[in-house]
Parts: sequence; structure tokens; C-alpha cells
Amino acid sequence: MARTAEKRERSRHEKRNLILQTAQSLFSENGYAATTIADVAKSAGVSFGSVFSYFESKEALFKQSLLEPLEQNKSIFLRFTTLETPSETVQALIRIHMEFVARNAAFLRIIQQVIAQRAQFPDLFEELDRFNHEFQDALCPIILQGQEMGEFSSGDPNLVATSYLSFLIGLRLAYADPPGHPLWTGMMVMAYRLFGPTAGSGNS
Amino acid sequence: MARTAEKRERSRHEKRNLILQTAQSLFSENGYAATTIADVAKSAGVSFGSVFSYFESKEALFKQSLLEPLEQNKSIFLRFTTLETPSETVQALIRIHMEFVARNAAFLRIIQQVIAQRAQFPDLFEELDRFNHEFQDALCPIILQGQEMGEFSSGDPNLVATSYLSFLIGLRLAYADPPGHPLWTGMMVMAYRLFGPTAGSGNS
Amino acid sequence: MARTAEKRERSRHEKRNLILQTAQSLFSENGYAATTIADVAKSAGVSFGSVFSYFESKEALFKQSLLEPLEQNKSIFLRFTTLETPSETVQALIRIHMEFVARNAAFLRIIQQVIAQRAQFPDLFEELDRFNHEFQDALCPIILQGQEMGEFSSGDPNLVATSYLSFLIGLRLAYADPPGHPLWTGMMVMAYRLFGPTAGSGNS
Amino acid sequence: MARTAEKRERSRHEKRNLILQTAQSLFSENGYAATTIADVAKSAGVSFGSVFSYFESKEALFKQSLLEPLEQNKSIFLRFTTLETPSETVQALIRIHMEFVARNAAFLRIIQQVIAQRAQFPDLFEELDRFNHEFQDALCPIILQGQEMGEFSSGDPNLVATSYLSFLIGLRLAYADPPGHPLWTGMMVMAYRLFGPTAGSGNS
DNA sequence: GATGAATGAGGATTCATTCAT
DNA sequence: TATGAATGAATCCTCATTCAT
Repeated sequence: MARTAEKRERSRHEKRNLILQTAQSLFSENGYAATTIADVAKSAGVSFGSVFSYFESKEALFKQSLLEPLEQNKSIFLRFTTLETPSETVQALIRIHMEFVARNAAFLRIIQQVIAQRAQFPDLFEELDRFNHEFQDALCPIILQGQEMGEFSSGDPNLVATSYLSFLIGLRLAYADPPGHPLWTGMMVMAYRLFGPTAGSGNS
Repeated sequence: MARTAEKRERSRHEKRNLILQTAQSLFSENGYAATTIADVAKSAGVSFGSVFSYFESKEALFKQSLLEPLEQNKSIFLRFTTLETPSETVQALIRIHMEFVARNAAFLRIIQQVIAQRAQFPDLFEELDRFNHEFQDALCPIILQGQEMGEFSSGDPNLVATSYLSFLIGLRLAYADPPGHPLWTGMMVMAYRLFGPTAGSGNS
Repeated sequence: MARTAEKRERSRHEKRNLILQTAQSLFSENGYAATTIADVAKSAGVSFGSVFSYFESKEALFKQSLLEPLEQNKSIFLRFTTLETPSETVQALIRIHMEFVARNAAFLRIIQQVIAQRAQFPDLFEELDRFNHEFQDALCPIILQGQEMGEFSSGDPNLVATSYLSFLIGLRLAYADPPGHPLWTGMMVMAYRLFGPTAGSGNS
Repeated sequence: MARTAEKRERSRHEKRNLILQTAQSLFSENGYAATTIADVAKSAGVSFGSVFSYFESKEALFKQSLLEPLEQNKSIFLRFTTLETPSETVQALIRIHMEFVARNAAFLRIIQQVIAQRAQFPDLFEELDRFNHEFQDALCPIILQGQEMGEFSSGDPNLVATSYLSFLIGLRLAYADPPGHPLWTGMMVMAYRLFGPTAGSGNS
């Protein structure tokens, strides 16, 4: 009995996730307005009414399409392990972030939409703003440390962090298809440059 | 007689531009779908039907909102004067571009939308892609020259150019209110870093 | 001076007729609703506003498109010369009517429209109804005379007249292009049959 | 369960037919353009949106208003039983057709509209043209046989068939109120005359 | 909970008519 | 009188949301 309930619960959860992922994909491709609930239902292979069983409204679905992945992946950006030197830490971070960006184009495009149409999604935009600040708070100490150690050029570390995030989000996710593409390696170098690496601190 | 016709013609053109600028502003704030023609008409202070006598459709209005400023300002990005050294040229460019970005937030946000929802605006996206390539073609020689002169670190110049453009477009146009804000100066430094300036070539 | 005024008057009239004929042609092809005033103006090669200088409204233009040719050609149907025998008279009539139908397809099609959508054009329909009655009144004596002389089978002459008119109006004006087409000759024979010609009174 | 689904299905079908019949009636009275979807919805007692859940567009609704009755009643015109003699067969046919015309004025008026405005409904017109040809093919053998037996005057049987159909379609459906009206009997006689009945073959 | 039909508010677009020049 | 820009009412159609089954 408990087993059955559990299974049912799992299946419920899976269906919810299926809908959410489908929605994320469609929203990211076509935008909020051009994506209909009927599209989502059809693409996900569930009934039209089901979407409303799992999500209160279209807006709620869109919000979750952004907020859930954001929550799940926050730690990638906010909690990182420090290596021997700041430059090593930052380079490792960049690698992880680029990998993430390469693999989560849909998520990134939704972020781009929210930023580009902030007036339409004020609370989502605020959430992203909050994330930006948290990211700054997390990254600044490393940058400062690197600057003190002479690995990075001096400059407002908050500015560096924001620029870096803008750069990631602004990436034209076109070539992005294969995460192993050499372009991504090149982009990592570019990203690293934003930190102002001094000669001999890893910038090729 | 000719004078009257001329005057009428001028007024016609002014009205058209009024509508276009209003549309640009609203599209940039709320996005394509959330902006109604009635909104545009009301904001511009013209009648509902007038919008349609100047623009064939909502889509045409949106396209012109992007294409006309793009055409008018292309030269800022594609035709620039070279100074003594590549690093000076690039720094001058960055100043001009940042100024432009600071003053044309609406235009930039429309570009962001098109990029974020390329499936919805395929031809506009293509146009932007073309621009990207032209920009690369224009900028690469300077970058190469700088690399040869030792002012810039080595690296694929196309990648540098694309990164730089992405960085500009990706800028979060939030703080951007006054074009004279110190943030813009900081952003110029960040932008310059993408070119991989070597020590002594102007990166503070 | 008087000469000039006259000429101007003539030109005025000609322009009016040009608009009217163009309208008739377009109304007949596309129907009342699918024909726009702008279409008419463009086809006639006059300015948009001109149409309203000559006709109070779209509806007035449509009405005139029907009523003026109706008035002009009424006599063809209502005042005819009687020949030696009723059968000869009727056959001459039929020839004239068919010729008219072949040459005035546009006019006929407008009539068809009014009849098919009588609720939309009640007064025009009434006008056609009146014409139908006048036609009956004009034709019945001939038919009666023919019946009395044994040339035509007996039967309500009003019914014959109405049937004949319905037949003319109902003709599918498709093949009708060249008025000299053999089909028209065939149709004359068919039309004559409605009068119930007895053997030896001209029905081949 | 199956019973419920079946019932629902039936009700769905009934609602669809209700809308279709209402539309047919309004289209026939006022014409395509002057009939609004809102009119149809109101007359049928369904919501505005419902019309669109049963029919893709206004145009589709109009097409079905013609095509469905056409399909359903084709057999009346194309498959008939032959009696002793061609004249008897034709007279029986005429009785059936007149009865049909008297009872289906709305359908006939839609046909008249399509014919009168063929440029607007080219595919429907083509469909009617096809029907015309099928009707000719079906009727000609009878006519020929009658001509050979001396019951009908000679003449191109295709012409006779087309004339007869034009006559039916061209009938002014005004008097038509009660199908039992004596006018219809008179019209049958007129219709029969088109076949060129010789003396003694049933033409009164 | 699952389904999908029903609803109607909202928005793009058309076009007759008006009116200033 | 000629012109054609301005206006906004009217209409088709979409689609989020509700709700009965």
C-alpha cells in the first residue's frame, strides 16, 4: 500500500517534471507569449487539462521554468571549492560555468528573455538581481585575494563579477550545440580575461 | 504649392518617426507580444488606425523598430578611424560604443529580445548575424595588428570580436540610467580586457 | 465660356461613369463586401476621395451599379416590337435577350447577388421584383395570344414569363465569353421551349 | 463508461450540426460577408468561442454549409430509378427535385451566392462545376433514350441537362414558402418543357 | 486526479467615411 | 472639386481559464 502510494507519488512527480521541462524548452525557443498551454500539453504528451492540474496558471509555469533550475543550480555559481590559488579557482569555475551554459541553453535563453523584458516579469527579474548580488558576494573575495596576490589586475571586484555574469548570459547560444566544441574553450579564455589576469597567471 | 506639399511630407515623416520611436520604447520595455498597437497609438498620441497607415502590421512595426536604428548606427560599429596604435583605436572605439549603449538602451533591449527568441524572428536574427560578421571583419584587422605589435595577447581575433559584441549586448541595462555614470567607465575597462591587453598597453 | 462649362460637365459625367462601370465590374466579380472603395478607385485610376465626390456611400454606388443599367435596359425587356405571329415575336425577343445577357455578364451577376442575398438589399430586391411584374405584364399578352393561336401550349402565362426570366438570370455565365458562341444559340432553343411551342411553331 | 463517452460524442455531433444549420440559414439569408460568427453563435445559442472549436474558421464553416448538404443530397440528383419510359422517369425526377428545392431554399441560395461570386469561392465553384458534369453524365442517357423513342425533341442532351440545372438553381425562391403550393406544380411543368416533350408525352 | 469542451476577454486588422488642405 | 490622411467601429480569431463529467 505504502509502496503503491509512493510509486504514485513518484509518477506524479515525474509527470510534473515532464511538463515543466517541456514548457522550459518551448518557452526558451518561442518566448512566453508565443508558447501556448496547448503546445506544452501536446509536446509533453499529456492532456490539456493536466497542465492546469500541476500548475496554477501559465505564468506560474513560466516562473517555475526559471526558478526551479535556478534554485537547483545556484550552488554551481555560489558554492565552489577554492583551489591553491585564486587564478586556479577562477579557471576551474569558468570551466564549470561554461559547461553548464553549454548544456543548459534553454534555461539561459529564458533568463535572457526575462532580462530583456523585465517590465513583464518584475519579480523574476528581481530574483535574478538577487542572484547577481549573491554571486558578487561569493566571487568578490576570490577576486580580491587574486588582486592582492598580484594575479589579477586591480579594479572593482563587483564590477568584474557582474561583467562576468553578463558575459555568460549574453553569450549567443547559437554554436552552443555540442558542449565539447572548441568554441567553448575559446570562450573560457575570453571569460578569464575579464578578471584581468596579469602576465604569468594563466592567460594564454 | 510645392512648399505646402513639402511641409506635408515633412509632417508625415515626423509622425511616422514618432510612432516608430514610441513603438521602439514600448517593445523594449514590455516585449513584442505584451505591447499592443493600441498602446503604441495611445502613447504616441495618434489614433489607432494611424499606426496601420504608417506600418503594414505589428510585425512590420517591430522589424522597423530594430532595422532602422541598426542601419542608422551601423557605421558607429563598422567604420571607425584608426589612431596611432591599435590599443588607442580600440579604446576609442569602446568609449564610443559604450556611449552608444548607454544612450540607446531601448534599441539594445530589442536586440536582446530577438536573440533570446530567435525562432520567432528568424529574419531579424539573420540580419543581426550578418551584422555580427561584418563587425568581425571590420575589427579583426585592428586586433591582429595589436597582437603583432604585442599590445594584445594572441588568440583568435574573431572570437575576441564576437565576445566583445556579446559583452556589449549582454550588458544588463539596469544601472545604465545616466550615460555619465561612473559604472560606464568601469565597463569600458572590462570591455577592454576582452582584447587581452598586455602590461603597459593601457589596462589599469 | 459656355463651351468650357459644357466640356467640364461632360468630363464630370464621364468620370462618374468610369467609376460606376469599374464598380459594377468589381462588384460583379467579387461581391459587394469583398469590393472596397479603394479597389474601385485604383481600378478606375481615380483618387480615393473622388469616389465619394460622385457617390454618397458605398451602398449608393452599389445601388447605382444595378439601378442605372436596369433603367437603361428596361426597354429591351419591356418594349418590344411585335412581328407577324407571337412565336416569331418571342423568338426575336429571345435572341435580343440572349445577346444582352451574353454582353452584360457583370450586370447579370449583380442581379444574381441581390437575389441570392435579398435580406441585405431589400429595396434593390423589391426593385427587381417590380421589374419582374412589369415584365410579366408586358409578355403575358403575347403568350396568351400565342396560346390562343395554338402556337404555344396552354398554361399560366405569368408562370411562363417568370420561368423565362429565372432561366435567363440563372444561366451560368461561365461559357458566356464570346457572344457569338454556339452555346448561346443552343440556349435560345432551350429558352424557347419554356413557352411550350407546339409542333410546327419553330422548335427544332 | 463507454455509454457515457458515446453519449458525449452524440451530443458533440448534435451541437456541431446545430451550428452548421444555423450558419447555413444565416449565410443563405444575408450572404457570407454580412453574416458574423457572433450572429451564428447567438442564433445557435452557443458561445462565440464554441463556433471555433467546431469549425476552424468562418470560411471553413461556409464551405461545410455548402459541401455537407451537397454530399448528402447528391444521390437525389445522380442516382435515380428508371421507370417504364424516359418521360415518366424525367417527370418523376422533376417532382423529386422540385420537392427538394422547395424544402431546401437555404441550401439553394448558398449555391446561388457561390455561383454569383465565383471569384471569392473558387474551390466551391469548382466543386459545383464537378457536380454539374456528374449530373450531365447521369441524365444524358435518359434524355438520349427519350429522344430516340420520340418522346423528346432532339437537341444536345448536355445542353438540356445544364439548362435544367440552371433553371432549378435560378428559381426565385421567394414564393416558395409552402412546399405544397400550387406554384411548384406549375414550375414542374415549366421544367419538363426544357426536355422538349413532343405532343402526347405528358406536357399539358 | 484526468480530460477536453465551453467561454469570452483581448488584440490585430480592415475599411467606410470624414475632413483638412 | 480633388486628394488622401485620420479615425475608430466592427469583426475574425486566439487562448488562458473554468468546469462538468
